[in-house]
Amino acid sequence: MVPDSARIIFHIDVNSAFLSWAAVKLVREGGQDLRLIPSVVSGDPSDRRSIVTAASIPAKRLGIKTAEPVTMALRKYPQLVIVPGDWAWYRQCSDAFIDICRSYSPVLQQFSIDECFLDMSRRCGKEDAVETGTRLKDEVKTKLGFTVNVGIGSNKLLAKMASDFEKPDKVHTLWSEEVPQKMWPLGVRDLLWVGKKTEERLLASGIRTIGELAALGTGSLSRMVGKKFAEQLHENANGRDGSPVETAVHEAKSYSAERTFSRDLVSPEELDRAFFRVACIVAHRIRRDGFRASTVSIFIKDKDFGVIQRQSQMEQPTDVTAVILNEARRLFAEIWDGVTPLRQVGLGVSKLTHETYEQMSLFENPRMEYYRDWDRRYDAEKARASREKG
DNA sequence: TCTGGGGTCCTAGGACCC
DNA sequence: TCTGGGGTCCTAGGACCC
Repeated sequence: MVPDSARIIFHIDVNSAFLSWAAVKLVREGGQDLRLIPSVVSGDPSDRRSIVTAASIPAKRLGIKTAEPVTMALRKYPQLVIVPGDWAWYRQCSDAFIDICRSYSPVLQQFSIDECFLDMSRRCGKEDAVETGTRLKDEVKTKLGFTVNVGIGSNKLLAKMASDFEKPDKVHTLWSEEVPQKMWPLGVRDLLWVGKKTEERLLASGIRTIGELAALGTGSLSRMVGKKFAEQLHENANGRDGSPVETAVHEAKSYSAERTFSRDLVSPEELDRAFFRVACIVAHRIRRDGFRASTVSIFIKDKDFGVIQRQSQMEQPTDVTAVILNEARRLFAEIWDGVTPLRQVGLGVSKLTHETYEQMSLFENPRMEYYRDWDRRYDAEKARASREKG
């Protein structure tokens, strides 16, 4: 393994991605710049269950946070400008952004729609890393009209931590030797992989900063969070991360879809319709990507966010909507008491294969050909709709 | 105020086999 | 009556990420 001292990793992160991308489009059309005013991207604000997907910096200054209910954001600032999401446009912005990043190094790992890692070890030196990062950031801004943060570090963890420092439109370094000064004073929650629950456990033991976490032996940490996670946290808190920038695009391991209702549902017909819809979506997506799935799982969520899930293995992998739906219905009957109102249901598939081989079954459902034909028509309709849109 | 949607990985217990 | 150890697979649930 290449030692951290010899690696130069960039992490590039689009500032308030969805909000910035929506702003770029609006500005091009002659509208106002959403980034300069309190604004958010969110679902329908009249639906009490809609949440904020992305918030502008002026909105964040008013205390509006990503993932909070939009009704709550409106209470904080009634003049808040709200725009809906536009996935096709986000996809275009993301692709253009990734293309520019890739021109700086082919060793690129896309981490999400708005983030990537670059291994720059053979592309620049430590002395000109900031200059190179600044060039990249400015090129994105000039050509695409939105800003990014570039984090530069000795490994992926440090690069990612660095890109999260002051925003927007900034380049920061976090080299191994800067860890005590720049990372250890931060609160534990700022460390990657430390979420709400882990933070609570650490605080309960008096561990407040990443530095205190780094100094903790793995023995006592294991008792709090489990052995494997403890080892990782210990390494990360000390600024170590040996993971490489993975260029291979790995295939999905599962697909899922879920629906939250605008009011809790008890009607079996309405719930069945919801399962039908999510089954159509999931099955269509695996067919589109050439998969068949062996495992079907469903979950239901009640008003208190209590979740019950069930999964089951099918005898043969399938991509037929009706087969997946049938399995989901069977599982649903096992876990729902028929009276508890549900706020959300979901359906997922996993154990995916590209196998086309199909075992001939003597008991093959005679309606199977009809089901497949139904799916073909569904897919054709989807394809037509997406062509019209794009 | 009242909490979306889509993923990944880990853990712990039970079943089952040798 | 009390009772092994290891391995694998499966399931439900939990935690994290964007």
